[in-house]
Amino acid sequence: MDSVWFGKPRPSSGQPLGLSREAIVRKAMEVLDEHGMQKLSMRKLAAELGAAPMSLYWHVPTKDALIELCLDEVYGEFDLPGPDDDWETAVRGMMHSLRHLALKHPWWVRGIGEFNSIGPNAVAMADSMFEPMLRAGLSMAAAAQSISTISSFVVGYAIAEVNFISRGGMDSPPPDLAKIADLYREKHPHYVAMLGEQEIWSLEGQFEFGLNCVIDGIKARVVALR
Amino acid sequence: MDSVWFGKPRPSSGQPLGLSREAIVRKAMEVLDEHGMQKLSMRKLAAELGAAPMSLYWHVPTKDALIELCLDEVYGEFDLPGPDDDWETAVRGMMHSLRHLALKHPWWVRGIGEFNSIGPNAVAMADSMFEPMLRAGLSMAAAAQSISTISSFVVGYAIAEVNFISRGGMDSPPPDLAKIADLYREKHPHYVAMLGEQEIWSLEGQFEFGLNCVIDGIKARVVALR
DNA sequence: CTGCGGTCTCGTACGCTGTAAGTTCCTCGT
DNA sequence: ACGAGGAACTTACAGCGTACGAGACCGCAG
Repeated sequence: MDSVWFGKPRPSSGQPLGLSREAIVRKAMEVLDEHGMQKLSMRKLAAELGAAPMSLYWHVPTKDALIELCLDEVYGEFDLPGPDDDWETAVRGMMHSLRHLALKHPWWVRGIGEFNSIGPNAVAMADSMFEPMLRAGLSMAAAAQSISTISSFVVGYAIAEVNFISRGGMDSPPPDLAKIADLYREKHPHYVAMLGEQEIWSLEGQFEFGLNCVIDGIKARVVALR
Repeated sequence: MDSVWFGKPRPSSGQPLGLSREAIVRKAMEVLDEHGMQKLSMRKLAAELGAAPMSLYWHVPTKDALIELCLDEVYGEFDLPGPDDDWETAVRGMMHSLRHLALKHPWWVRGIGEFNSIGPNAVAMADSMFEPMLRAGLSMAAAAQSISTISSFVVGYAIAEVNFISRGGMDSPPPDLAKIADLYREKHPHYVAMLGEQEIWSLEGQFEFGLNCVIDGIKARVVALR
């Protein structure tokens, strides 16, 4: 009786509706790229997919799991080095690729600190970093140390970079920094002086400088380690 | 009538109640150090301070602002270099101090990516990094590049480190990594081999290695830049 | 003594969140 | 024809940040 209240019992239900883990992850990535992690909510995501909130939970166990899937998806965009590249060009290429990922997906760099990166793509990336170094004759330990050092630099730099960009971009210096400069001019003159230096705001150049430093340092020590 | 319902109109109200911005920040730091940023909520924080949730908002405009205060508080624990230290020992000391802060306050390293670090203590730290380098004769640009490079490495490394520690600590390798090893043994042998290497799990040693690399690289290039 | 404006604390309420539990429907193999 | 199970939905709950407004308390002016 009640259930035949009118016509079809429920106007909206069980149609196929393209929901799938991949579709959800894809849409989630769009939201993340556009609005960042704070703004991602299961409910809004479901709405954008034309589904009810709880429908997502059939394909994904939890929100954190979904985020880990998204993080790993970004690792999947990593550019693997060519199989014949020598040690240094392989490393340089990988590190540029890493930075590129960070700039494309700021939420990703910010998030790698809060989640474990042990998805298949993350592991594949890590593995691929070893290949050229071992091929060049480094010991496992030396390769691990080198990789850890270089990618630590790149990740740290990328975090600072996306932070700086999201604060105001390339308008060297961004508007809100002007007030800060006034605030601290007397107490911390070096800092304020630095804010005024034009050349410093070349993020590209700074990255290259740092990468060169790190690679040089490693080259020098890696000989000792063989 | 109503207001004199019994005895004193309200059993709990307007007493002094040690609430203050400093007290709130102090307690918030305790919670953060113990449980991380995800677990910090204004309501629970208020409860721990014996106050009503909204009482905090007299002293602090918003939760994000409170977090920024806490972040800056950590910058305040930074060890300034001795005024007579030479370039290299000053930098080494500062970078060890930075790493120490990160290990003591994991939520802090994870959070610096999501908030602006322009509080007084953060600026003071940044400023103090320039001092020994300028004193050694570096140009502003060279000093900025060097500082950016070194501290990028330290922050990136520290993030990896707190991640690794929170995943299972020093039990080289942590338990859940055993399963991962099995999962990926065939597809990514280098990665799995790395997990098995004992010596890699010396985080202290890896940090020192990386720091040496970066400093060496900088020393070599800084001559060119003067 | 009365009134008043500042400082601080609190109660209520709104809109939002992640998700546990249970329900309904569709499709398919038998 | 019918049961099984995959997929989507509904309802509900506990928790969150915080806007708004109502007091409570204090010291000071009249």
